[in-house]
Amino acid sequence: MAEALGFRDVKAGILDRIRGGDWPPGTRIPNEVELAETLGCARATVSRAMRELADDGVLDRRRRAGTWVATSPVRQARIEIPLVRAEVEATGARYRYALVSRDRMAAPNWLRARLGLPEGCPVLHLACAHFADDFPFQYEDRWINLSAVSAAARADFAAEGPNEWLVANVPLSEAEIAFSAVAADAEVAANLSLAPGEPVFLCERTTRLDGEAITLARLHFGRGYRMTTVL
Amino acid sequence: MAEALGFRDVKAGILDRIRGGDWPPGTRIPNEVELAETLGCARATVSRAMRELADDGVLDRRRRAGTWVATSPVRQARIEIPLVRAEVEATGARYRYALVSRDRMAAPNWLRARLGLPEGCPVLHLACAHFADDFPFQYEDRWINLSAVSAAARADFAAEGPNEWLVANVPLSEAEIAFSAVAADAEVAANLSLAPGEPVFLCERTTRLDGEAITLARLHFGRGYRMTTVL
DNA sequence: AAAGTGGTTATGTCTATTCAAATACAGTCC
DNA sequence: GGACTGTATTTGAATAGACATAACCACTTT
Repeated sequence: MAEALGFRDVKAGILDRIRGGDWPPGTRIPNEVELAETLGCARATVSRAMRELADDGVLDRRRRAGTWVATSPVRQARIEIPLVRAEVEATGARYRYALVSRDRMAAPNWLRARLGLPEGCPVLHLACAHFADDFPFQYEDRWINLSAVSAAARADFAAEGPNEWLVANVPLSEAEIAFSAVAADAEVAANLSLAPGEPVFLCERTTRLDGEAITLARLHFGRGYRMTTVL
Repeated sequence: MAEALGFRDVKAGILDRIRGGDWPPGTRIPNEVELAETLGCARATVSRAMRELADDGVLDRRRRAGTWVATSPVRQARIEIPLVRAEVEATGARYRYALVSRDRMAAPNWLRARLGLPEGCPVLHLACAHFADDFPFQYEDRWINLSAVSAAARADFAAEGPNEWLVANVPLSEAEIAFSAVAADAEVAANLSLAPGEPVFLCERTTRLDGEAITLARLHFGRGYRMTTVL
């Protein structure tokens, strides 16, 4: 009969019944044991399928209570945040990187407040341009905390972007990401070939290691950029 | 010694060794059996820990080959996309909804092309305003394919936003989401109390059921909106 | 040398069993 | 009636064992 029913099949079966209208949002669906029996597989298989669907926000589960089809799909989208190089090359364009400026300084107050740095903390400020077939693709405003990553002071970032350098030289860490729309200031406009005031898609990423700020990246994307995902 | 080592502990242990620099990016890490032995737990526990870390983009796994610390870590972020009401109320503000306009028409060409609709396809066009404490929070430009969701023609959307109605009345479906920054046109500016041309954070969501387009939502967010996530 | 073959190995998955944790519900006590 | 408590139920998680699958590798064949 049912040969080797895998957790993917179980997931698909549950989704089919939801999509088909058998189990509208809010429905309480059969428990793990029942489903396992009707489908002819082990409870662990159903459990994994249900757990993953709950992770995706499709199901709501509560112990002792049961499992329901989620009513408010507080759905999570997974967005991929590739390295700029990979993102550009994925479109078939040629990637080019250029260092615009590189300055060592004491952290300005807004940066200290934002990253929680002590007064006079040495930082490296980089401005980088990323091109796709010589069209400006991204303008990167990068700040690196030198008291946390002193090795960065000895890197010149002429050939390699700071992101690639950091990924290769600093161990994995926590990050906070924010997306917003801002108006291009003079500097951003000049580097992205925009008129000042044009809307710019901005990705700000703060990276920490054990709570200590490593770097702040402000990635300004060129005109017409869309960040897309499916779910 | 190590009593009841759970998959969370294993995950934390692996992350610690990565963060601590023991296993820099690119390192091949011990296989499941070895790790299970050294940690004193079952292979399935290590397996789940490693699988979840691979899902998060922290590890790369290949059958027969082994498991490596990912060289480009911050690969994917999960962003939550709640209903507007929940998003507003989470900030402590009072949520208010208002229907700005509601028109039934044949789908315009740009919409037909975008959603793959036949000529003359009936659609419902809604413009909705969402407020947080009477400040404009989001302006929603919504198109609903009436040949797929005919019941929508009988809903007036005066008290309830189309998103909430759709979530409750149309079964789960696939969605495509795109984020971008655009300049406010006259209509958007008026509804968000902005000056025309100001940058607006735009979320466009296309929803399909078995390939048939259900709805297109263009969600324009008010000034200063930031979509944030941690990972 | 090129192409195919089979074995080895690491991950992927399923089963069966057991225990743990959370909690809705009923029943008890004041 | 209202607060507390115990128990049954359901999910959560760990274990051991088995088999499946993909891929690398050495070896054989052509």
